Amino acid sequence: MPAERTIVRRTVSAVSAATLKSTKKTAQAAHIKNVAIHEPKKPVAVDEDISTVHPYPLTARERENAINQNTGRKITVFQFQVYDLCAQIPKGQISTYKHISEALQSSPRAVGQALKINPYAPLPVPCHRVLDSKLYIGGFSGQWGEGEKIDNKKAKLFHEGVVFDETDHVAVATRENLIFDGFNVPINKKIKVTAAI
DNA sequence: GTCATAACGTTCT
DNA sequence: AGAACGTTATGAC
Repeated sequence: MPAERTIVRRTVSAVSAATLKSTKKTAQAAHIKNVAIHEPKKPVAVDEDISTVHPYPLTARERENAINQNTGRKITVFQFQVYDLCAQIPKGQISTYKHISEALQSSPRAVGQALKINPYAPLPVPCHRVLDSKLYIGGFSGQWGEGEKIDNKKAKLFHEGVVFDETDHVAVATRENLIFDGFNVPINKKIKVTAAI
């Protein structure tokens, strides 16, 4: 039977301010750079709040005029599709930009773009549970790789039992059954018209 | 393993 | 029409 999982408490590394400026290149480059320069830092205060629940419109009528409070713009149909799927990821599990994009027959960049401005974080749309395809910590709230925002993301996940290694990837030994794969995608969102020429 | 580059879908200007 | 993204795949070291 599954023994009690032992999770070693580890501190969340502080931001290296000097490296923040250098993360404005491609995501991949930033990813590699941050892995390479990682070193233990003193702990910083982090926001571990995973209990704030925002009102979430469910009907088409409510969604028609929904405004994203982060951007002041209307929330698009696609963005709601992404948020609907993200909201299905249970506490203690994670998903990836790629998984979500495949479920929606979209692209990982489009998913990332929608999650970046997620107005329903951390609940009911726990975008901190979405990582990149290598299970690297990835980005949060516009930052990528390192920073206070990333520390918050890591802290939330840690609080939910997700363990990262020293390179900010999900610890390999803990990956089994970690990735949520039960997305419920409404039929009308899966339809893709292929032109019969 | 690192690094550059192209391709992806969506959104904003 | 062009640029920007919380991405990913591929190919060349």
